[in-house]
Parts: sequence; C-alpha cells; structure tokens
Amino acid sequence: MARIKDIAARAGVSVGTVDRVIHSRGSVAKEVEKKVKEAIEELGYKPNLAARSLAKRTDHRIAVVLPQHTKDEFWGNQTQGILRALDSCKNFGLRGDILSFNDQKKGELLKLTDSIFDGSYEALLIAPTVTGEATELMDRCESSGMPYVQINSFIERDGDSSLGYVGQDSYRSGQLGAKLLDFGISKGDQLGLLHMEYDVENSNHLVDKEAGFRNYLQHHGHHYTIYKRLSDIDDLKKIRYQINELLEEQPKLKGLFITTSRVHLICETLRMLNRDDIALVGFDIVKENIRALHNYKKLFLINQNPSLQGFYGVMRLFDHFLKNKSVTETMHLPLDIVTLENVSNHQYMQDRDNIALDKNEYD
Amino acid sequence: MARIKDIAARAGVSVGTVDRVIHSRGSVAKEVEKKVKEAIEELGYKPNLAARSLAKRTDHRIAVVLPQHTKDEFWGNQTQGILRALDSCKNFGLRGDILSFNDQKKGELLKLTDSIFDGSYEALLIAPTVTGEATELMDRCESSGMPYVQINSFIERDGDSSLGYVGQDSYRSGQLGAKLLDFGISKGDQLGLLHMEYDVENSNHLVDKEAGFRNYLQHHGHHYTIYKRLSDIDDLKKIRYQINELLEEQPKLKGLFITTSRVHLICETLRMLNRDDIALVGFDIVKENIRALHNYKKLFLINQNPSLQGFYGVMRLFDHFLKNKSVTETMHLPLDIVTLENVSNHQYMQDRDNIALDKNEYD
DNA sequence: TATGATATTGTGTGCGTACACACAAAAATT
DNA sequence: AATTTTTGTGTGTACGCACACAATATCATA
Repeated sequence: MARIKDIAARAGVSVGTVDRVIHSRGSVAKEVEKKVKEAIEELGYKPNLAARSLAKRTDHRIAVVLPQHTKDEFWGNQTQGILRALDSCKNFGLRGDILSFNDQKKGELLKLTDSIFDGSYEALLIAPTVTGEATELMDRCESSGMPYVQINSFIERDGDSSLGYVGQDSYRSGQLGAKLLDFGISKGDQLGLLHMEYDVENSNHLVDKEAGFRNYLQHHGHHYTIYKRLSDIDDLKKIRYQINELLEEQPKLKGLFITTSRVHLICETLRMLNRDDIALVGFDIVKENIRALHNYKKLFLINQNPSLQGFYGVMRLFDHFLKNKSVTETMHLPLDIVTLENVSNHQYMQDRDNIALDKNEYD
Repeated sequence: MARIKDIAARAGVSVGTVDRVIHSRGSVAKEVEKKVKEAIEELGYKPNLAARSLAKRTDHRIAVVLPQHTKDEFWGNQTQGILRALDSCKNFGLRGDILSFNDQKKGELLKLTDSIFDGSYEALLIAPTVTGEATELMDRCESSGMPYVQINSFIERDGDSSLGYVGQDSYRSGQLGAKLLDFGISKGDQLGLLHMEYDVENSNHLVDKEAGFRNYLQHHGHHYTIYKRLSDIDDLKKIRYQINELLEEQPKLKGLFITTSRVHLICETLRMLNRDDIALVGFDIVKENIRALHNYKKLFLINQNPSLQGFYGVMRLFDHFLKNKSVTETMHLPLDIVTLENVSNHQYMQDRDNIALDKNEYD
C-alpha cells in the first residue's frame, strides 16, 4: 500500500508538497504538481482513512433534522439508521445531533434555524417533509455554503451545496402496489386507491404514489379504478362507515392500495365487515401492521427501508468529509414487498443494518 | 471521548497497564486490574478503531472459499459484496483472498486445503455448498482453532471456532413463493414446484425450499400440488417437451415455483407455448431473469441478497478481529420480492451495498 | 549587490493505540 | 545472603496522515 511518503519519494519532493497537492492547498509549482499527481496515479495511492481521521484534530459536526416521532414509536426506524451510522462514524471524525420538530404545526421547522446555523454544524441532513419551510432552510444552506442531504422526501433543487437525495421512489412504489393487486385479483374485479392522510396535496410522496399507481393500471387495462380520500383517518367507527359505503357502491372492488402506514386500520375494518377477501397493499413495517399481517391473509406491505435511508444519508456526509467525495445522485432504496412469510427477516435487518455497527466490547 | 491515557490517569497506572488489561495480556495485579476495569466502566471507554487499526502492524488475512462462477457471470453478486466489504476494511487491517473451486466436481474443494492452512490465513469465510468436503474443512478449522463464517449455505455445527451463518432462509423463501402464487391464482387452480438442478438431494437449500413451499400450501388448503424435477435443465427443446407434457397432464396448473435461478428458461418456454397465464416465482436477480421480467408479466423473483451475504460475512470477521467481538448467531437476510417495478432499485443496491465502500478520490 | 517580498518546499509534532522493551520489586532458589 | 526467576509496571516508538511552522528558492526593486 503506497503511502504519502512513497509518493513523495517517487516524485522527488517532500510529504508536505504531496499533502498540498492532495488537498489542493495551493503553493505548488505547476510542474511539481504534475509530477506528484503522476506518482499518485502510478502507485495507485489511496489515503488511509484510519490515519486520516486520526490525524484530523477536529470532528465534523452535522445537524440531523427530522420530524418528531409519535409517542408510541419514539425511535422511528429512520432515527435508528441514523444513530447507527453516526455510531460507526464517530471514530472517524463525524458527529451529529438530532434536532426534531413537530411537522404537524406550521413554523416549527423554522424555529430550528438558529440552532442549525449557530456555527456548531458543518452540514445538514434533513427530511424535508414540510416543503415550504424546508426549502427556506436549504436556501440558507446554499447561501452559507453548507452541504446538505435530503432523506425520505425529495425537493428537487440544484444548488452547489446539495448532496442529493437518499430515499424511496414513491412513483415506483405506486406501480408496484398496482402490480401486486392486479396480480391478485380476477378478471373483471375492480381496484381502488385510498389516501389516509390529512394534507395529500402537500405531500409529494402521496401524489407520486398515486401517479405511479395510475400509470400501471392505465397500461394494463384497468380503466375503472376508484380513487378516494378518507376524511377521517383515526376514528375506527367513522372509517368503517366510509368503507362500508364504498363497498356498497362498488361491489366488484377486490383490491385496495393504501398510500400510508394506516393500512392496519383498513384490515381491522374489513375483518369486522367480513370482507377479508379484499386484497390490500399498504406501507411500512410498523407494529400495528405486523400484527395485521398475522390477522389478514391478503395483505402486503411495501417497506421503504427507512433505516437504510438514514444510514446512507449519514454515509454520504461521511464520504463528503472523510473521503473528499461528493455524491449528488439520487439514491433510491429498494422497495421491499413484505408479507407474514418474510417480515421477520426485515425486522431483523431494521434492528441491525450493519453488524459492524453493533455496540462493541466495552458497551 | 475517553482515551487509554485517561483511563490510566483515572486508575493511577500507566497506559501500558491499561493496555494489558484491555487485551488480557496478563501480568497485572488483581487489584490493579479491578481498578482499571472500573475506570473503563466509569469513563465509558470505547477503543478508537481508527487508532487501533493504525497501530496494529499486521493485517488479518482471511481465506474466502467460493464456488467458481460460470463464465458468463464471472463476478457473482456474492463476490461483489465480499470484495466491497474487503475494500472498505483494508484500511483497518483486514485482507482477504478469494479461493474458488469447481463445485461440480468431487474433491475440488479439498484441493484448497493446503493453501488455506499454509499459515497465511487467520480465518475462513466459506460457502459450504458441497456438504461433505466443506465439513472436513470446517473440522480442520476447529482442530487448528481457526475461526470461520458460513455464508450462502448452512451446515449446522457447534464448535468453538464457528462464527455462525450469514445467508438466506430457504424454508421461508419456499413459504413466500407459495404465498405469492396462492395470492395470484383463482379458486380451484393448481400449483406446482419445479426443481431445476441436477443433484437436488445434496443441496440443502433446495430441500428446504420445497419443505417451506409444502408447509404453506398444506396450511392453506392446497392438497393437490405437483412436485417435479426436470431431468434436462439446459436444453430448451427438452425443457419445452417436458413442460408441454406437464401442462397436458395438469390442465388446471396456473402457478409454478421454480427453486433456482433457471426460471427464465421456463418463461421462455411458456411464452413459446402461449401459456403466459401461468404465474411464476423463481430466484435471483441475474441478467436472464431481469430480461424475463420484461417479457413475462406474471413473474416474481425472490432475491436472496447475495451481495449482502458476502458483505456481512466479511463484516463478521471484521468484528471478530478489530472489535474483539464474536457474533455466532444466524443472520438471515431479507428475502426480497422483485418485479419489473422494483428491480432497478435492487440492481442499484447490488452495485453499491454501501456508498461508504465506493471507490474514493484516487481510484 | 543587497534587500525585501513572495512563491514554493521541507520538517516536526501529535492524533490513540499496540507492542517491544526496560526496569523495579518481590519471590523463589541457591 | 547472594543469586536467579518471576511478576508487575512504566517508557518509547511506530502506524499514516494533517497541519502548523520553518526554511529555502525566486524574483523584482532599489
């Protein structure tokens, strides 16, 4: 393994010069720089990350901005992945704080602005679920030259500070849901899509899911599909009432695509109505949905790998700071189809994205 | 972050003594050892891996034993994952060589014995597809105290040197295939299982897949299922002949579970026979199967995450050597259901298990 | 030619750990 | 009592790199 010292010898200069070339610190004569770069090339030099992070005196601190978790699920999978990645990076000079905000209230995200930009952070990892406010934050990043990575939701923008997006491909998840339901029903049966969220228009991912769903069905001869929003999405009785109405109107309905993790409520409802012949596709491996998998045979969950989103999001910043490598491409994580038969493996993976990250001998 | 030096100060000893305690090198008075351990506890000391691997003069070398790849797919996904993991570990003192063997011929695996045990390797990562010979190798590991990790196939054994298994859960994949097919057919339709491999009995994973498949169907009222082995699995004409025969015998057959990656041959056959109404479930994201996804609508692939198997297998050895942490539990990777709609994400992931492992600035 | 300014290059130190070695004190042996 | 041996402990160096600083070369100007 070639070291800086070897490069220096090869190029006939000192390690200091090589260092300046590697880090573009300037003050190097052009022909010398060329010689050094050739030496680097010829010897196939790759910096030793262990040594590099050891030699760096200062940590890189990043602010992680996430929506608050609901009480009953305090450690969201997203957070888990982030914490694990941070844990594995801490020996290599990357540290992060999680700043959470209430995404149901306006203005809560922007309240974090001061903390984020008070000088203690070098980068931002953000789940921009609240489009407007998140955009403001990212603009501020641009103007102050602070790199940022988006996870979970994506707001298209092209600034120099952007380090891209790591997250799900909602459009494809819509297609996937359509394919599954299409596969599971018989000729002549009808399909439907159900939004269970308050503010659908302002949630990019819901809009995209619907678009993907429509796209698939249009290309596969389903022209009479039902698209609906539940007005009340928490109260089981009201849900039952609405669903019952829907089923009476649409006797041929045999498959429903629920665009959020609330699908377990529909499982419960349909079981009460004795209509568990209806195939369901919903989202996310959460407690209630896992339970639903046990009770409801025709249920598939699409898992968006939340913990990997967090994990790779952090890793992108790791690459940026520790490897001098800035990835900006979109990284779409796999969409997993989860059933009772494979849910255990997925749970396991969510617990431990990387065994290398596990607590070590002195934990 | 507490360092060894801090522990030493706290315990009133020198760093050398702390080092001896941490690594159980002996020559430490009992009461001193206790004091040091307390200090470690109180300060929450965690070794700095960067410094550790930098200070270690010697690399840990591991032998990776894999079946040869076929010509047209030289870099198996398995190998990819392993190479990536090795690449990311090389700065941290873990190196490995891949030793491959022809698993179609008897005795080929054992020919590697001398190379493995010639003293250049400290550990073994093995895909024990050939049960008998692999067992012999692992026994040798036990008697020489060399740790080993199994990937891909699992041979149950309990020796002190075993670092467990990282791989698929074949039984569950059989259940999963059954569930999918069951979901996709109508009442009264028939299902079947097709082995496309020469030596089914000696392939644990095929036996397990069949068992899982049977299990699911038995519990869901399918009592007339067809189980079959193709005698010729390479020649398309002969396959067509056999399949044609099968379909004539079983007019109600509407779904087939293919236990190997050769499912694309069945797709082709069924298309020629104009019978693409038959739902198919097969294994693995290989070129031919990806193509098949485009041509054959009712096809699902089960992905066993081969590259993650390799990745985590190596990481286990990383933990063992660099973190003094030995995991021995079985790690079953997620079984992904892959369709045309989500295959791109999976391909992407196979290309880059971890962006942290990507080639860096001087590649 | 001397002087200073600037551009370029070299040197030294420390990051946290592992490990070889030196050394002192205590114990065992003569 | 003198010696060897054992046991316990501390010290110093190196790993590869980043960075501060020292040193030297180059050049324009007086």
